[in-house]
Amino acid sequence: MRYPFSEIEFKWQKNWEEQQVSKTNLTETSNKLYCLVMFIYPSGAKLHIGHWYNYGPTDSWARYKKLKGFNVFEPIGYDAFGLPAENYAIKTGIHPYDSTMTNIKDIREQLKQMGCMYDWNAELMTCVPEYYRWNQWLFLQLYKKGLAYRKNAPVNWCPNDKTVLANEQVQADGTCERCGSLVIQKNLTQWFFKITDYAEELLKGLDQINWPEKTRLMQRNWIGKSIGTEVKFKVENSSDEITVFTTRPDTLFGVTYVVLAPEHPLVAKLTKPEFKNGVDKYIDSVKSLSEIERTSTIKEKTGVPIGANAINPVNGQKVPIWIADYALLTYGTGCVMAVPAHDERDFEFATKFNLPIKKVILKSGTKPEEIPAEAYTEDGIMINSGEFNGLKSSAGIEKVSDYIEKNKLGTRKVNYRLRDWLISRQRYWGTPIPIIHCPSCGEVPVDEKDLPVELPYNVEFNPGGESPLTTNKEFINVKCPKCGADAKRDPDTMDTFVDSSWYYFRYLNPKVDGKMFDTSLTDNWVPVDMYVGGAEHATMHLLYARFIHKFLRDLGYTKSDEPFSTLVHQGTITNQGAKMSKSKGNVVNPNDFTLKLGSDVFRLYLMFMGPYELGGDWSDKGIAGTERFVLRTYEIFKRFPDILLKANSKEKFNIPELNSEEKIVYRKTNQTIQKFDEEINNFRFNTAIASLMEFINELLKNIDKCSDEMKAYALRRFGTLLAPVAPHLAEECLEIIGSKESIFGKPVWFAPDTEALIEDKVNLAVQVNGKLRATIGMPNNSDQSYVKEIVFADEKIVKYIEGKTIVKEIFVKNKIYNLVVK
RNA sequence: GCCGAAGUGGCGGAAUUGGUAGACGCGCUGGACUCAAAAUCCAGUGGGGCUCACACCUCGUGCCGGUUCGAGUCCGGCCUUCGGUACCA
Repeated sequence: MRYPFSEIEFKWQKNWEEQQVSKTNLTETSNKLYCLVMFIYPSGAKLHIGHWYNYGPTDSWARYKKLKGFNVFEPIGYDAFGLPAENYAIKTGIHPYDSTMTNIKDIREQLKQMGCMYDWNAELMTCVPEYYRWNQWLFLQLYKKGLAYRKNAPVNWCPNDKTVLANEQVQADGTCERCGSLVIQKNLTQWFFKITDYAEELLKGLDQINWPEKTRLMQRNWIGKSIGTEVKFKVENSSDEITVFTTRPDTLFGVTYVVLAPEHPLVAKLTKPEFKNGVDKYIDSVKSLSEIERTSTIKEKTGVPIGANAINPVNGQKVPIWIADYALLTYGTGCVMAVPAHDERDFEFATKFNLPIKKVILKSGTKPEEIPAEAYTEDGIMINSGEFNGLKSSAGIEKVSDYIEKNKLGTRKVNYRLRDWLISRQRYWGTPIPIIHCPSCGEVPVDEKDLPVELPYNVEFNPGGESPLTTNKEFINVKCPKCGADAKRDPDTMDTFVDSSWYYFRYLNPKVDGKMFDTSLTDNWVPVDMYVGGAEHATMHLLYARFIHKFLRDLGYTKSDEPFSTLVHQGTITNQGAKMSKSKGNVVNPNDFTLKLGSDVFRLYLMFMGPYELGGDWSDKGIAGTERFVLRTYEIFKRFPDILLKANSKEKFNIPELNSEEKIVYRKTNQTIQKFDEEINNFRFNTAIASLMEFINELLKNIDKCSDEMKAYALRRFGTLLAPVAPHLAEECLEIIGSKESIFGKPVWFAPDTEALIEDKVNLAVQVNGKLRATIGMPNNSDQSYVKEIVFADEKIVKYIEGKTIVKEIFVKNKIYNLVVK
């Protein structure tokens, strides 16, 4: 290959490092731009196509912003704790610390070869005590506010990874987000962060951030706000009450039975002796089902009556109490009022068990006495509802709720689907939870001055269901800080999503000692202006980080409400339709291309493949195209060495004075500046690069007939536009034509000459009855009367309108002339 | 089931507010260079028709309908693929 990429890339990477062009002056904040990619998980797989696809184009965007005059901060780091390193240790015996450090070393080298302008002074990794002690500190702050707490609850357990998982880490099909094994339910005592306290704010904040609509919607659905009313039902011959939650108080008169979740504490108390046998049997049968089986919507609903009756507070009607697995203990009150006529699930259940169906909402166009074939869940007019008859549903919801509250039968309530974040993990390679369990004092938080609780090196990795930390006696056995008695440390570690919930603060000064992060810097630099990463984090990392950010704000550590002002998701690159993964054996190694073609060619190709947000299936078929583009670019610059020094530099040309080739080149140069800027600014890299290809095509055709001034003008601009997307190549090209220093050391960008954007000739489409019949060249901005004359003289058009009546003429300047004829 | 995104040549993909569909690139075909090949350069390239040829005609953006002088773009109804979600009362 005639383009010596390896020398050129080495040369400029060295130059950038020596000149420190990627080091950000953090004290200059008036034009600050914090551009961040999701940090990298240092697994044995090293850098793969997905990383390149995330980092390369984002770096191009950041470089573009830098050339435009922004003070860009672009850091990178390592999400270094986590399961895969530990699983690797179990398999190979290599300690997670050792494998992680080796991987980081390799990955750092690979990242440098990409040629991104990362500020290496800001590099961080989460697996060192200087970092993770602040996870522990954060935990203690949450604990103090009651937002970190321990409870026994049914939780998700991954039998393969031998740890519990948060709700967000279980996929729709009930499998583990990390390893794909089927997750089971266990009752365990675990640590939770009370993210639900922030549910409303997390929901509202979505309106103020510039995120993809899709992602905001996913978070909205995940938070799942629902507005309704809790209603108390008295139990016949009992002092107990059953509280149900409903979003449809207007259907309260239609209740024909009440359902409790099988695990509900009232079940044992309320079950009549003669029903006990059936109820116990039923509860057993429910327990034996997996979560997926149980919550499957396809499965037929099951349930049994418990023999007791509830009393409908609005009409005094006695209705039977059932238990059924479609009532979930974890949502609302765990009790449901069943209105079969107006709820699909209740309808299905009532039909199966022959329970009465009572219509209380009239669908318009139907009669009250008609027997419904299915539940009617929309709005209608209330019937069979006493004093509320005749009200519309929407009004009924309010009126019935008013009535309930006035008569102390219940209260309005907002429920969220969001559950608290389960953060303990029965694994080794993570942040130890800073709690000591004392037989007499209970759970005792580690004193802040005793942080970090260091993760010991020596443990047994595969203790079979127990946390590995229990195998290190020195670690686990401590004295209670309160009473001095023998006590034990909490053996669990934190979910690694805790690490990633605040790392963007730490980047500004990862070496800062004595505090989580340096607020003198973060106050000016956070929020992150541009955050780029995969959409798969929509309801995990991106939700957790927003929560922790708001918590830190409430403690006074940041002034901003949101961590990431603008978010962009790169698409996923698949291979033969499947996600790339080691287990599937379809991972494409970027080195195969970078070693052969250079990093600029590879970066250009990734950007040129298609829309960034879409990703797509991997194919190297078109890479020859970007390779040729790079070659042609390099060669055209080589033809004009030092042209910048030889020619008088001009910033603007007078178009009428130019010859026809110069006109073409001048126009194309400025049109490309305009187009490229617009496209790359919006992450449309594919069309940005296409515009550069068009540009060089015109240059190659016309440059020999241009003056030296025009050559210098066009080539300088071409090199500049090229710089964000092919940084090494562009630096070299600019140097060839006489540039003396790195463009990134001294940023330059050009504004287009607006006069050059206008073509003096345009092709106008002439249509007859909407069909294209001719295209006619016209001076730019010709008016209708002028165009009309030419159109009506055109023989092709005359052919179509001869002998016909012209009904209408439509003229759009510079675009079309449409004749409607009969 | 529900929510969201997407369906355009042989392929990846372009097309402001509705205004010449197929930019740019791959591939392919022909030509130049070469002993030959690769590389490179030049020309052509949506389907069909017609012509010696230039031209011209016609059909074409998942399917069916609609609005409009004009629809890839707007509206209604489907189909397919991919994400998210899963009885949330």
